[in-house]
Amino acid sequence: MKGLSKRQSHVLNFIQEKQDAAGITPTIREIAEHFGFNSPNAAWLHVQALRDKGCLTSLPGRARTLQATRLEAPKTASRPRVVSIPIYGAIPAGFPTEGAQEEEGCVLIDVETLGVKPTARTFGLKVRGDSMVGRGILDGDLVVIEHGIQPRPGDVVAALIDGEVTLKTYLLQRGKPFLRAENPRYPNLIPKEELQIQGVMVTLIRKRK
Amino acid sequence: MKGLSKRQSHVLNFIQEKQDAAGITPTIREIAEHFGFNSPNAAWLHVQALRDKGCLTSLPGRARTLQATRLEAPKTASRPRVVSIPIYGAIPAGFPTEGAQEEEGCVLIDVETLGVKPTARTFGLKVRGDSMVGRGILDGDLVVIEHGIQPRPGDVVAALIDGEVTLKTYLLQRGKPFLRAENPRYPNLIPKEELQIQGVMVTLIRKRK
DNA sequence: CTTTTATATGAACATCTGTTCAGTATGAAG
DNA sequence: CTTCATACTGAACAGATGTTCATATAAAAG
Repeated sequence: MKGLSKRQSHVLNFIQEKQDAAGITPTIREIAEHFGFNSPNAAWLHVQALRDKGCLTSLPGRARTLQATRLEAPKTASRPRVVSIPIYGAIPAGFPTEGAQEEEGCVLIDVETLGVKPTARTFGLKVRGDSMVGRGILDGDLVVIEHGIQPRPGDVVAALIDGEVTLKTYLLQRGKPFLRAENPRYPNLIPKEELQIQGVMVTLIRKRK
Repeated sequence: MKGLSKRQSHVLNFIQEKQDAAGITPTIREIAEHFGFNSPNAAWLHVQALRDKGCLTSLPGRARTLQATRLEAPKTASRPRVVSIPIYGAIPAGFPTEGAQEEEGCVLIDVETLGVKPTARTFGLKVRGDSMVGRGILDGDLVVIEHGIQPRPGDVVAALIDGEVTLKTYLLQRGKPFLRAENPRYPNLIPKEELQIQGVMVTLIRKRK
């Protein structure tokens, strides 16, 4: 897919657009018309170049059989490559509140993106508030919290402080655990003996609004 | 979709199968050949009947433009809840460079988190650079780019500018498309005629480092 | 300078393809 | 029996479509 000239990539893009939009591949002349060519041959040469470079396939002599070459192919999973994670209600990334957790459905996540072997206590949480914008965690994001692993300094953790859940950055200062909100408008929290790490954020998932 | 004779429903089924499998609709003669007709007219009559009954659409006189009219029957049972998205090499979120795209594996994503029906051109990209930190997109994040949808102002898009790929915020100013990098250290790009939206970010996935 | 490459024009050909016309056969409905 | 709808054959036309040939221009490479 390398060495495409500007025109060639534009032509390839146009073909793929049409294919995706209407499910109908354009003809050589439709390509020529779209780019303002006065000869179908101009479009044909580009198509031929794309075929030579392996970007396009077509049945010779047949109408509308251009197809952008698809890079395959998911390696068939021997193990279950996807796990179902339950989603609990929103937790505030700002000030901690009572964590009355109700299940709100579940999401399927690739274990590869999860990074860890999921346990029964892996769960997803909807983020509310903007206390973690400094770590690129926005309001509405879904974070996956894994319980069984040890937090490393710099990890984002869901911590239970005085019986309340909050999402912060985990740090160590002189060997003492230390939670920091990544937003100057929120106060830092330095828990003492009551600190209880509920889990470490292993994955973040954001949907288009 | 009532009053279809057995032959007609078979023909409609064949067309839909071909359309789904290869993305290429059969011609009248290919339909005739498949059913063993010795005349293309036999197939044409069935196609015409299906058109009259509203089951098919086509551009008159154009080759391979048959399209089965989609009636929304979301058979939740048979629909796959997870799709495999190919991951291409890193694209810079900072300055645009040549997009030499090599596949780097694939990831399974829940169609629910994807939010849109994935097409063949849905792909994942590893983000490099920090030009989008203002939108909570960090270096190393995986963004899923969907091609077939129209970008809304405020969307993050992968745009092809002068043949080069870059990740920016899509805006409109006086009706003109406008790309903005969410980092003051990077310049704004105001493309003119060369603007080519390659896709819209529909999902973001971040793994624990 | 010459050669090569990318790009485009213009004409032409062979075939593919949708479409139409005319005719045959079967079975159900009236 | 007649009528009508469904199903198919066979031939043919007109336009759509992939493809090729010859030619031209501009830019890059050597």
